[in-house]
Amino acid sequence: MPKEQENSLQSQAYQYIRQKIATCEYAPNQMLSESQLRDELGISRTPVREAVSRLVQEGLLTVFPKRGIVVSGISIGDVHKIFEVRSLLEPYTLRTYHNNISLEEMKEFSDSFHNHALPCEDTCLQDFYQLDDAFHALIMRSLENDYLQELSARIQTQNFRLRILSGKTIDSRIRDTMIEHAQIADACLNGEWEQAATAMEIHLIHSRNSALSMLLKQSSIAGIL
Amino acid sequence: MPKEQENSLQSQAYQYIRQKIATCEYAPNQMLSESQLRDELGISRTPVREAVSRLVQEGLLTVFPKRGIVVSGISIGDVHKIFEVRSLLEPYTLRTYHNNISLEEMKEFSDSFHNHALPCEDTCLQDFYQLDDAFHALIMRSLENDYLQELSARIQTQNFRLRILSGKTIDSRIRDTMIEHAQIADACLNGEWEQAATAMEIHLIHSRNSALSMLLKQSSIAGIL
DNA sequence: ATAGAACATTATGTATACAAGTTGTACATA
DNA sequence: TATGTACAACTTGTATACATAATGTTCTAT
Repeated sequence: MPKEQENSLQSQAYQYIRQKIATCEYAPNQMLSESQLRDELGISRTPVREAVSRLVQEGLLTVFPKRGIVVSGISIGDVHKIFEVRSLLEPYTLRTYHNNISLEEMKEFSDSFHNHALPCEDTCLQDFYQLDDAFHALIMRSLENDYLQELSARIQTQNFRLRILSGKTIDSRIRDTMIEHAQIADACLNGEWEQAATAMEIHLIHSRNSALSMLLKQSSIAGIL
Repeated sequence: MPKEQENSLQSQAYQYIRQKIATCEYAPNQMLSESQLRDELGISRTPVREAVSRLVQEGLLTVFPKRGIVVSGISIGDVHKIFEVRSLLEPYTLRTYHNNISLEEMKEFSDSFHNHALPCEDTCLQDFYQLDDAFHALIMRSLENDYLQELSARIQTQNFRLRILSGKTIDSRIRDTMIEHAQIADACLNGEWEQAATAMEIHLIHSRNSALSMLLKQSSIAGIL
């Protein structure tokens, strides 16, 4: 029987670089080079190049021949694209694949959204982000179509980067997110899937607007983006 | 100013192999090897490996370490996945991006659908396929979102392969396709975009069912798929 | 001081050498 | 004959050497 191993150096390099990009440790528009990555990972150029090639295809890197490698930026237009895809996929998933969603897990999320206190400081803020991601991931995990699943994974990475670039979320948006998530989760628990999908659509519009305004404020401070 | 060249050996190899897969000259489940591709292309392993890596990511190839490379198959489940994505993207594109669609070109397609005679033999059948592809491509080209555009491109390749594997389309389905295309095109020309989108949804269901039955018949003849 | 050419540096693109695992075959052995 | 073992012939994974192009620097000439 065939087995596809994924502990190769190429795969390790891919995971490593991808993580650095996702967390913006490799910042948008930052220049990289194969030799730098090679030294950092302690391996040869070949697996590094293969990892870079994969990330280029995912849109996270761009290679300029003989010039270098640059981490893809996230612009206002990208925010629209990211949320357009989310708005297409996430309500669709609720409407079409809700039978695959674990109601037990959904119940736990519902409780968290109802009971969660306002985040205090950095640690709590990270908890909030993680809760947010896990909630949407729970829903998207029910998607059975590989093509859409893969697209969703790409978007989740971009969304992760976007949040880091946007800066600290304001408390009011956190509170609203909790409320909107609770509405979605409760609709799911009641089997009101169409209602859940509609609530998701509204939630994503609000999230997008919040991200846009935060990114605009951030970029006006930083000068350019 | 940065320029991304795409005339590299790696890119040529990618185009070449991808074409061979799309036309099923490299048949589904066929085994390949780097050395074979290297000889066939007359280049070294490195650009071949990079091309293969890209195609693995696109789902057209699978590499089994130390064992070889296999061309991805298309199963009944894949047909459902392909048409699920099409059913999600194409009506959405009509509803959302119709302002980007060239009505002049749409008019030409409409005329073709109304006037096109039934295909006679192989050459005419190829014309029909090309017309079909071009029509859907015209619509999908209006999509502005890179993520969705790329997904659509992947799906178009799979659809191309699927048609080859399915065997010769029966005349009645060709006639129906012409009619359904004409309805979509005319609705577009009348600015009835919601109607066009609905007609597209129906058309895709019919196309999927036709593809499924043809593939079933084909696979029952061929034994396995 | 400034402009331009030669050059050193560094980048990726490509080719090749070597490492390591898988598979099938031939052969020895019971 | 059947079976297991050693080995030869593949495969891809990884490292490295070389080719080529872009860039910044330095030195020279005006």
